[in-house]
Amino acid sequence: MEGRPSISTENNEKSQEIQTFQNEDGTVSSYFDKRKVRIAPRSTLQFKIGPSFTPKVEYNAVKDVRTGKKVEFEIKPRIDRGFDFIENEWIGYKRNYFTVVSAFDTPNMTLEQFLQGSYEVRPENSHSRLKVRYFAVKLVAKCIEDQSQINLVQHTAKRDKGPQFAPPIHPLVPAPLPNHQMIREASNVRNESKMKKFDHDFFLHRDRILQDFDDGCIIYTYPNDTIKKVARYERIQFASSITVKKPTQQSKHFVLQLVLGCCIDGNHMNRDSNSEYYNLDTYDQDADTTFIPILMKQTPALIIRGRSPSNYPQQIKTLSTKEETIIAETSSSNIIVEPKFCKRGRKKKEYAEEEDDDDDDDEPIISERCNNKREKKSDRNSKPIENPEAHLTYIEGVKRKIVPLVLQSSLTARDLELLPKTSMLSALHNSLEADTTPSFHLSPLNDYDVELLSIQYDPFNLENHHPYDQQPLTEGILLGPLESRKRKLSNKSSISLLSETKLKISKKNSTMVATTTAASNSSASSVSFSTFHSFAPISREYQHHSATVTNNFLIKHISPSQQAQGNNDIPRSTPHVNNPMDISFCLNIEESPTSRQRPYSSKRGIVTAGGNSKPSELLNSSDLLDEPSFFRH
DNA sequence: GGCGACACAAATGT
DNA sequence: CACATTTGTGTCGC
Repeated sequence: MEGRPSISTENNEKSQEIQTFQNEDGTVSSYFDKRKVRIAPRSTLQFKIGPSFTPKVEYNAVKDVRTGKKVEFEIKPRIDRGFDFIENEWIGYKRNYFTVVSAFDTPNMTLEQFLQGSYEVRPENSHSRLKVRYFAVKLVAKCIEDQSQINLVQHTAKRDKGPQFAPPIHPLVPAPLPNHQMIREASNVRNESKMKKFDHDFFLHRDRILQDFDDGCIIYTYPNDTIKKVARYERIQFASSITVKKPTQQSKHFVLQLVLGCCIDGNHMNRDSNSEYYNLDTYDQDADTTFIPILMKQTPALIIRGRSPSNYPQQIKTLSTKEETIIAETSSSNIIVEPKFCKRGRKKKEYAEEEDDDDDDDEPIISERCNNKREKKSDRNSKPIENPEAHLTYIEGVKRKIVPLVLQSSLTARDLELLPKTSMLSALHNSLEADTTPSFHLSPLNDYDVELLSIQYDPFNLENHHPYDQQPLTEGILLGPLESRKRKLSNKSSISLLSETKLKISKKNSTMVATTTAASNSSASSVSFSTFHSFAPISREYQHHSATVTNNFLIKHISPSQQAQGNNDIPRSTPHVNNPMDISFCLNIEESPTSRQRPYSSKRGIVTAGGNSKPSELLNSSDLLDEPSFFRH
């Protein structure tokens, strides 16, 4: 307790591996180390808000033709899956999906005014002002060490059975960013009525707008009638070919960049490698359209863990007999010994249950073995169990979790998960004191002016030092003070459950207010602090419960330098604009902007492309496929 | 040691 | 409640 931002209440070993924080919308973000604990693939614990993005870096200005004034833009990106905050680092897994979502806004203009307007941009390398056809965002990744661009791949829900493609450029109109919860709920919807429920939050249907707009205003020059309000980059992975470690075995550092741009007719690529947005513009040959960057936000350094078994809970094969293989799994202090009946000698997975607070649950529970070969309970008990503590599978934990969730004075993340979603939202809230809000800040800066170097998490005002790699300054990285990273964040605070089961937090119109002091959009290593403040409004009928949650993040920002990367060997993606409702493909063209649409390769529907990339790196996208998979069913 | 491919399985969606 | 889907990850074999 004592006012910690963590809301876990459990004391058992598993729970200590999970740090849970509440999000502003009532959901929680539970960070855990996949080297230590395995959580079921579809667990809601796999959804979590990732690192905040840096303040925007501005590139080209856009002028409102009517007023002649520069238009202000803001982008609101958020990571909703795939990155855990572990011992002062943001950790992702090469094999796992991550999600980045973003909307953009024009703070000084209403949507109507925006749609009614027309806009011009004058790219750095151009002498004339060019008419903006539409605004759009794109997602790119870079390796900090060498500034190289990193290919990203997007899958459909079908994963290997479906196509792979580059995260497309998404044409967008200004809109609020749906909260984390809505992104969760919309992630795998196929049901039509459910789709409709989300439609308004994610799409603007130009053809359904009664209002009439002047000829030539921007709404008419968007490429499709169905225009996205939110870019949802779901099921994204780093290209499988990336190396996540340097030759020295130290981890590389990556950043994700969300770029707002405008698309104009013709090829206006800026090939000046000194351009501050070199490699951020994109020419789409098919549409003969160029994406001109307006502004960008990026994540702090990210660590990506590869496929090495060392990045997963250790397995130790201890015995193999003719009929069965005994495998001991050590996960933290738990040791599970189980026989193996699976074909091919495969080991059954064990999923951690976050907690077990029933006193009578001391009996260890081993999950069923392979599908049709469950052990009898008696057999199970006769197995040599090393750990007297209960070790529940996810499913069994749930089954046994018959806890009155309402009126409970405190609950855990697991409790929250067990609640119906709507209740879960309302379940939160709590008694976190002001000083319990998570606060993030960066380590003392150094002279590395290119990227946001590190983040330190100091929720308890403890001095956590940054465990950054201390090494090769060859890339010019100055690392923060290294120090003990042993300290673990406490997970002892609790959250109280509101007695009102019907309390609901509105899913819509979550507002975010970012206050930046000493913003730094300039070039070299400038630093700023900003407070990120968010509110999740409660739906009207329940506002009196004042369940609005507030999170404050103190962030020390370093503006990314816009110096060039000068790596010619990095493929530049040039997807063409997507049509949200048809099946045109966005192709990722490597240095040769020649080829366009590619058919699926013969194998398993994977799109292949020519050029200098390996098949797995060639990214194509279908807009249709970019939509929730339900559009395809 | 890494990667593509395939497999298993657990929670979610219908 | 049953079946289908989605996605973390175990594993084989190159």
